[in-house]
Amino acid sequence: MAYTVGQVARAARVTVRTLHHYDEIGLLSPSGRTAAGYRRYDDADLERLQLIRAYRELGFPLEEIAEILDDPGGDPLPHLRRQHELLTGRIGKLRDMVAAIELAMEARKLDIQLTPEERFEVFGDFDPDEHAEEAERRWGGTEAYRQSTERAARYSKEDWLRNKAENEEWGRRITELMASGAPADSPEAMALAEEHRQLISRWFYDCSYEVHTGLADMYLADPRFTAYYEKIRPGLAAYLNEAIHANAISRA
Amino acid sequence: MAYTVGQVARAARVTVRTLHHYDEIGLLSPSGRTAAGYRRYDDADLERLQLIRAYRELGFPLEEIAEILDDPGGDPLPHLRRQHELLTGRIGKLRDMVAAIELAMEARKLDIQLTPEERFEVFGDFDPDEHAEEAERRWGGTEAYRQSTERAARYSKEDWLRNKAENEEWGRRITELMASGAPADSPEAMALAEEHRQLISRWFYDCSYEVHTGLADMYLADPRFTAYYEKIRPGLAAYLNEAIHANAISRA
DNA sequence: GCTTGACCCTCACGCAACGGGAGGCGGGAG
DNA sequence: CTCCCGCCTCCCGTTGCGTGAGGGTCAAGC
Repeated sequence: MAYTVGQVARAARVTVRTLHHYDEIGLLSPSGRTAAGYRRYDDADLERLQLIRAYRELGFPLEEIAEILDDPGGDPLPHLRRQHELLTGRIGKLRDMVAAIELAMEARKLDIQLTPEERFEVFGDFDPDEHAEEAERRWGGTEAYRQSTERAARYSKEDWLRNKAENEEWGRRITELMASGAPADSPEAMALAEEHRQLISRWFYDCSYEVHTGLADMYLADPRFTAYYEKIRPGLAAYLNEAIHANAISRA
Repeated sequence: MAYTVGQVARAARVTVRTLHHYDEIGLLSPSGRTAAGYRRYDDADLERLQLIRAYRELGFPLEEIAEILDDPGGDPLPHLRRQHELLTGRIGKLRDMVAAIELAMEARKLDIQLTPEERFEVFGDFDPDEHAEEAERRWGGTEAYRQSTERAARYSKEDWLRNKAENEEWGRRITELMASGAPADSPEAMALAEEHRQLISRWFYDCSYEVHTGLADMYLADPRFTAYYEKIRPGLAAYLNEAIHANAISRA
């Protein structure tokens, strides 16, 4: 069977202009033309259009759809995966926004001033994009990084807020301990180091003692991380570093 | 507090260009400029930007956002509430899309594994470790995959054969029905579509109506899958697709 | 005081994925 | 033979920015 543009358009619930467009870019060219130049679509064309609309509804750009469809017997899996990542990424962003909105509502009720960071993030005070890029460069392709992003994508705003709360609670306790003058290799400090390790394991990735000490060294080596801990309390980065090492040695 | 474009851009995770654009169209003009012409944003600007980004993420066109924000001139709380609702709704939609993609990936896996009869028979003798490794490499990381393998790991060869038998029984019945001339939106066809959904849910992963229609579309979209059904009976893929849609609509 | 390098500025063109109109043939029903 | 609807090909418009080009500004370090 052969169909005109208008018939195809009505059947597939798209406009004629859309079909013209698909023809122009070579995504879907009618199998033939009449003597007068009218486009003639056949059943195979209709089938292809079905595919196109299905992929489009999943959010694929036309160019990528063309790649998928024109690679006969080719594997659409990489494309599907890529799209999957894009979508989960977007979901993550939306969740951050929901959290930010909730925070804004809360602040409104309590008449609290929000810092710009609070306004746009639930997290601490580093730029998450910068952080993601940094993380990618440092740990990209590592198992821990994969785990971390995978889990992060699944967390709800409540999860994030709970995470933040746990983090802050831990921060308060180690600050107190340090202020009390307890040495970094005291049992109490080591216990808090251990808690820190488990916090990471629970929220982000399996954190072995070895990985943990590596992380501890980075807290001293990387000014950005150092600043994070130093801002909580001067000397905390070094204190935590020592406590983590002591803890790791004692468990070995 | 006053901020430069760059600072605002980093905080809100947008590009400087975007802020320039918002300024150009009058959606968000900085509250002031320095002597040198640098844009200066204050806290009120940031608040407005937060609302803008949230509405944008929801798919509102910028012009409409301007109308919404400039109209009441009052309390942002209703905005926040509204956005919260819309955002969570949008997250749901995106999750459906992700589910559909996971299904598409799953469909390929099932197609590859289950279509050839011998492979099905051999499945029980397969080295499970080797198989798991291979599958992990190809499909790792999706929820549907996780569920599917989790259940599959517990299935015995008898289970697989029973699955196969159920599948074939269902296939016989829908072939008969289709041969009888019953329309795809008849109660009988819808009942078989529903059975199909429950078959999937029982054997592989939770299959909601949304996910089911997504799967149905992939039956038409993916040639390999289409071939599977077309081999049972020509036209069955389209028939089943329609029946699944009809069934999903009637249950909504 | 001078040089860097990281910002900032304003044009201004480019992009996807079509929408919509102008101006002009084709074709089948009456 | 006429009508009007449907088809054709340009071709410009839209949205929400990306991405330079080309050039000023500002704080830091020498």
